[in-house]
Amino acid sequence: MAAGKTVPARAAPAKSKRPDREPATRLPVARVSVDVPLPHLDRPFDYLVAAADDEAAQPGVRVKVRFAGQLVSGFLLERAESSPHGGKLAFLDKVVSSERILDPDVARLARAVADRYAGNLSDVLRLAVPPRHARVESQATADPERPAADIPDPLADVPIAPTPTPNPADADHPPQCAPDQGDPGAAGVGGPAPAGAGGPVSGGGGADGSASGGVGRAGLGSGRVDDRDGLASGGLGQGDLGSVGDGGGLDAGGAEPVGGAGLADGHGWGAYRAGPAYLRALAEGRAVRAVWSALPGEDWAARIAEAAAATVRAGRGVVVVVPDARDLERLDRALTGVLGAGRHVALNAAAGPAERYRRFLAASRHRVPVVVGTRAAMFAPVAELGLVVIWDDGDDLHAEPRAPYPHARDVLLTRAQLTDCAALVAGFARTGEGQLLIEAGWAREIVADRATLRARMPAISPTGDDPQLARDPGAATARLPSLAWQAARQALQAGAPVLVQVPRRGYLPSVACAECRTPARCPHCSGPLGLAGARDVPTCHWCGRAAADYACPACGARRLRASVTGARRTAEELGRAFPGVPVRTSGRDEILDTVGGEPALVVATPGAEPVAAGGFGAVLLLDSWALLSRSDLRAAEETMRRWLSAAALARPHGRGGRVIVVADGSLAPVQALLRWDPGWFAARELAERRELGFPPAARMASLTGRSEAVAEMLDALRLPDGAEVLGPVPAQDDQERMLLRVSRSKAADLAQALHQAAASRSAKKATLPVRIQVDPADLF
DNA sequence: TCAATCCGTATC
DNA sequence: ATACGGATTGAC
Repeated sequence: MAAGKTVPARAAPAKSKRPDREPATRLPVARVSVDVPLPHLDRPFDYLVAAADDEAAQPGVRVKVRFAGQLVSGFLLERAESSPHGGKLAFLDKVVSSERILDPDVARLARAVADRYAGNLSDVLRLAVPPRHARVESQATADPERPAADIPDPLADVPIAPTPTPNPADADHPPQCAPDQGDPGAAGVGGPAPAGAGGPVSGGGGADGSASGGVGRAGLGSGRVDDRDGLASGGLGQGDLGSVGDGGGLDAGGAEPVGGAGLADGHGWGAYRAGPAYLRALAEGRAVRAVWSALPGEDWAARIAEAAAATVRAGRGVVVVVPDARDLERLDRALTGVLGAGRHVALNAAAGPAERYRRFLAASRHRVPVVVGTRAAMFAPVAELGLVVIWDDGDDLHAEPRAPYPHARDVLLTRAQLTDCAALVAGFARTGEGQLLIEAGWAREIVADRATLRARMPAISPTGDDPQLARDPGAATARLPSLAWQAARQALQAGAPVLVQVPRRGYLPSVACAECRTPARCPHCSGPLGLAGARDVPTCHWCGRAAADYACPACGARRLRASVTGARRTAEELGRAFPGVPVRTSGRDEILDTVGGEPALVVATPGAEPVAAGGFGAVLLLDSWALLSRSDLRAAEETMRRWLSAAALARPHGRGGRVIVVADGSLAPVQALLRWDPGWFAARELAERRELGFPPAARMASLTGRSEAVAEMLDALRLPDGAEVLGPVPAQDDQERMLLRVSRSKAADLAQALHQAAASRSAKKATLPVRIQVDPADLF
């Protein structure tokens, strides 16, 4: 009966829009990720492929489909013989372009990232694949790939450094302990929860093959490098590295020695224990993972370029992510130097949409083996990925501000995990996360020994216990601690530039006398006073001392008002202190990349410090207040990172380089700076966070929204055992913020529960938004 | 008994 | 969002 009705109903009226399309004979089903932001629709949907679309409808192409009556765009994830879907399948509306812009590995990565961050695949894909630019796409940039073999081996002539460090219990650490316990892990493709049967692109087994256009290697079909078990899974084993050594690397024979300083005498990677061995392992295409603490003065971009070149020589691809455009330019130059032109592309926001898409296409079409960029590049497709690198992983620019707020370090490590490739987490400082990778055995550290370090370090001293003021008769306005003043003067007299790191404007305003506007100065060190926190006790931004009974030295008034002392003001004052010396500033508005080697005062905010030709003669660190603003969990780590990054620009003390940090020498971060021991500091920091249950020792997530919405969300949330609920506390715009905390072993469970709760809310058409952030960038 | 309408739910 | 199915309602 019913059938009798439906059949004529379908056949009769002129409702059919398009004349009957025939499904493709082979693999007629297309599994599609549709671009809808609703969590309860975060799974692939199946469509029929019309015979006419058969050829174009390959995995990775953009498609348009009718979804709930609307025409929406999506990505074709895979082709299948049949669909588990009970009902009728609609046809793909059209294949937008035959460009396979979504790499199967990237699709897999995106799913894993979505799962980790309790987000939607479609949100991650929006971050991973830039908007299409049809004109660029049609311009066939037929730029043939050059062979990989013409890249010189920077290590060709280097004897392998002995690696005496004992090999701590090298028990096979399950890989998934590193980026995240319980994350996609060993099972490989599938991934938890809503990924659908067998993972979104699992069918593309053959897809691996597509990557090998010219850089393919035999016997690595599935991208695994398991031939040396201990290493692939256990990370960089010291003992193993030693043995890798001179045993005639694969193609090392054919490589030419690189010009200039040999590595054996403590230059380049040769300056680090395990450095040459790491590079050699990369050149052999092995999945070695390391956390690298760069030496002061290190030309980090050159080192990364060398690591990239070694990987490329093994016929494999590289992705490098740096915090900002300036770092990117530096790396870009270094890569051009090592690889030659046309072997890499730089992806950054600065380039317009067309240029950005052009470069992305170059990577996507495997025209280049190396992709570098700011965080958007973390998803860049490359053929046969062999190495991922992140520089300065503590920089908050690595945190993506769009949902689901993934962090570049975690994305890259997940990537290394999924494709079983090498990883390098690098910086002058070491984050708690980096330390955790080491302690968990997922990565090994690459550090220099103390002797090398001592030779490269500037002399570093604190002034916190030196309250004596500079009293230079010629510069009455100069108000620097005497040690800082002396160091600056000596450096200038010796003909060198001086770097002064000052607080970024707009963080904590300093204060001035409410009556006469005289800036309020610390009675001890003359640093700027600030009104941090709720208390009204003004506190010094430099030395941290509280000035409880402050009275204005000019007019005697006791009331203070907020004012802003930024880099410019400091620059003016310093200019007066050192007459005749040029003063330059580098900050948010105008950033200097480099300065010359002649005497000058360079006032810079953190992150904007230029590199000086020959290094700075002195570096003055005046922003120790950041330490004391207890607002953020990472305050100490961040301070350490800023100090090391600035201090790294000083000359070695053998050439007169000095660093003065205006802070109390007994504070742990100051101690770590004085000894240049980021590893010690990170271990201490991590231990403390373990004790307090802070990330990365535990996994946290935040829920932000109107209080009804947060309550509703919490109601729908089936938290894993042992989860803690903290808050809610008031947040901006009459919103509330609630924190959730679980052990690392429950991290994946928490993310899944959050996604599920969001799904049930969105299925019920809940309108009030709740922002879900796993590992929120800012805590407290 | 049928059509109009409402509501909930799936969206291929 | 929009479309559809099933339930509900109301008029014949």
